[in-house]
Amino acid sequence: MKNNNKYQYEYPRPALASDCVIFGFDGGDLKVLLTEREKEPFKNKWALPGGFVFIEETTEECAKRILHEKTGIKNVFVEQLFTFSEIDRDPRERIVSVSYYALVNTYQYELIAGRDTLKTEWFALSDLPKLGFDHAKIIKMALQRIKGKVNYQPIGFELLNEKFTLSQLQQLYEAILEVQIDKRNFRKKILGMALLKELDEKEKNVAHKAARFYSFDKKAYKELTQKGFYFEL
Amino acid sequence: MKNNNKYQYEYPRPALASDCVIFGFDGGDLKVLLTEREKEPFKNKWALPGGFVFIEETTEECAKRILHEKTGIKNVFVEQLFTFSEIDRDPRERIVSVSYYALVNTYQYELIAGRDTLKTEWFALSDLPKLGFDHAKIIKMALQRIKGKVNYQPIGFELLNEKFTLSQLQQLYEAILEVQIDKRNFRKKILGMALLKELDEKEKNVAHKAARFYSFDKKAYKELTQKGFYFEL
DNA sequence: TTAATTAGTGTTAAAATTACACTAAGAGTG
DNA sequence: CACTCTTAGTGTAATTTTAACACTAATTAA
Repeated sequence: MKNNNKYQYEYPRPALASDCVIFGFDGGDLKVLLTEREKEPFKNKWALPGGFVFIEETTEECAKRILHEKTGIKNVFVEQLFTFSEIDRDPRERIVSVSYYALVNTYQYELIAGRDTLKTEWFALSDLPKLGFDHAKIIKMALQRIKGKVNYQPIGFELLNEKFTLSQLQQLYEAILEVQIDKRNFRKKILGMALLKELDEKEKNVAHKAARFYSFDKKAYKELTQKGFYFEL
Repeated sequence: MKNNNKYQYEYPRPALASDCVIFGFDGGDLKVLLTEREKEPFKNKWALPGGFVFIEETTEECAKRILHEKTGIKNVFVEQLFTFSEIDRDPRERIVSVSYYALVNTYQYELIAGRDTLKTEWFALSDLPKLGFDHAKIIKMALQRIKGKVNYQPIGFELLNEKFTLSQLQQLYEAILEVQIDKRNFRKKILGMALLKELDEKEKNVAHKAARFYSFDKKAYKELTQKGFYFEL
């Protein structure tokens, strides 16, 4: 490595990487996106999509790039989760990982097995394979994070289709929070926030009363937020 | 840098550093600990205590070490805040900083101006000097974080003396949250959680009714937490 | 002795949360 | 076509939580 900068510090540097915890929802379980590794270490083992940070990209840009390269998913809004820096977290050498998470709709993306990747698949959180590195720990923390966040931010809408029924939204909240929610109270609360647009459309071909579709009203949310409104479930 | 590991990746690496946002409380304002830099860049300017991560320490260990080396403060529990990785955040070269924050009692520590440091001082948040790097942004985020956290974790007790009065605790919450709180409702709520030990001791030499001292009951908190209790202000 | 200052204490009204059960609509079946 | 199955959709009352509010007690200083 070049060292011609008079300020540059002299110590050996940890390598820097980013890992992505991508949550998806398919109506039932909450899922997480994993890739089967093509190379050592942990060759043929499942792991989070992740890779090294280039010198001219931010860690967030890196996370998005890697996600795209390895799984085909792009244009997702990721948020920083945590930076993991335990000395031995990677068997090769010292690697510090800045992790990110995102919530997406499983149906909206076509998965590919990209660079250094044998397979890319959704796994239910209740049925994860054994993971390489400290990735089980990272997923655990990401899950904790969204469980907390869901209460005071309207996340979760990203995991559904543009149009969704209130029951689907409730199922999502139940999946994330791992609790049962009362249908009437839930609807009262959500509709009371005036963040949903009621659409004229209804479900079709369902063997029961068709549910009305709603969509998330981003504009209303923005306006309310500017007026000091706080989302709270 | 040595490169004899067959797995080691080939790209140039960002340097890795840690910065510390240390909040203190002296009964009035909420304060933050700053150091005046002895060296370029930002020589003679104020900045957060920070420095480079050694290859054999975690970023958290680094933060604690740097804090001790530069300010004399040690034995504080820091929590990770965020990792800043904008390309140009340091004028020297690409440096990624993992930032940490902590809450301490200003009276409990004697400040020194340690390595590469001309002065170490507490600054009221309402009266910060111009800061080097992106440190103003880091402080802003740290403040946001503790404002959120204070509502669901009994942090803040760290900023007071072991023994404190309920009025002092209230003032602290008012300083962090920047709101006025009703005295009776505050006392009702805090005492209702049974996390405070009522001591026999009272204030002395105050020109008004002497207030009772309380201390935080860590044991009770631990036990309650294990029973599923959630602190909530 | 008086003035100044902060500690300490309860009640009531309003708002938010919780618990709870029936009718409506659509598709499938015999 | 009537019956069954399934999920959508709806309101009320009891309970709990929150918010608003004012006086007496204790101590020092003047």
